[in-house]
Amino acid sequence: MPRAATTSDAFNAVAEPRRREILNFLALQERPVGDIVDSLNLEQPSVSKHLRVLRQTGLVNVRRDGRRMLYRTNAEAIRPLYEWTSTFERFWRHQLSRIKKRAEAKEDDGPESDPIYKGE
Amino acid sequence: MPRAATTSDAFNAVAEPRRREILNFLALQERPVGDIVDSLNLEQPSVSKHLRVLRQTGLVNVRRDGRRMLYRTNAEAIRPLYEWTSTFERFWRHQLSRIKKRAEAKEDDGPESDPIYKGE
DNA sequence: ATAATACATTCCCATATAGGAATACGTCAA
DNA sequence: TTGACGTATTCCTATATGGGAATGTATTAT
Repeated sequence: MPRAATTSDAFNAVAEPRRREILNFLALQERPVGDIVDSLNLEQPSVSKHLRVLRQTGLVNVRRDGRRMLYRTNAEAIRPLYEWTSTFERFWRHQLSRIKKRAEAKEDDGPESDPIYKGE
Repeated sequence: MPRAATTSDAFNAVAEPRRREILNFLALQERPVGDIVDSLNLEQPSVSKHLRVLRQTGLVNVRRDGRRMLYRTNAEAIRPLYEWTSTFERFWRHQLSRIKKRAEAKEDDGPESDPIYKGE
């Protein structure tokens, strides 16, 4: 089974950085596609394709205005993400003190070099 | 360009539902791989592969205990996700009142049927 | 040593991109 | 009507899966 479709849910949809930028941009007020193209320096077809994914996952709303399409972020659809991540809030508060001790001693960079096995 | 690697960042890593379940399971206390296999009803190789992605993105920490590997969620790595979603919190609070009016009237289901063009 | 246990990795494959280029569609202006 | 404008879609392609099956590796037990 391949990776789930980007349209399967908000989690998959926002995994793409450009789509997050678009959502940021459209949060304050509705905007036509052309504004997104100009502001984010993306090709128009690319923006339209991202918007399609965002539409299908309910992350944006659209409205026609003459020949323009006005998009706007639907914050409500981001809520599930917020709520899932919130459940971990208490953990990072707890871990901070413990982790810092080791971090200051080891001064490691990056998450993991992935050396589980010693063998080559 | 294909989709970004699941290991490119936390956003991509948690897009997979099973990985979120694993993170939930490992949040309270460290657990050996076998426990995850049993609890989530997944194949062992599958779990190991998901854990690899989670390790590479820093979402879990590992520690060897004899022949077992003890994994635990590193909540700190989930923080960027929490913070990004938090920036939308004020928007859904605002939108709630406005949206509800329409929702109660239209009683629409699903996000979008995607009928932008009328032509066939 | 040898076997058993607990994990990790590799191989194979169907599927879903994301970007680039080209093109189709819907609406308004002249 | 015809043309221009603003968007959306299609076609093409390289790439990254995620699951299943088989196998490799590290560690402890006998």
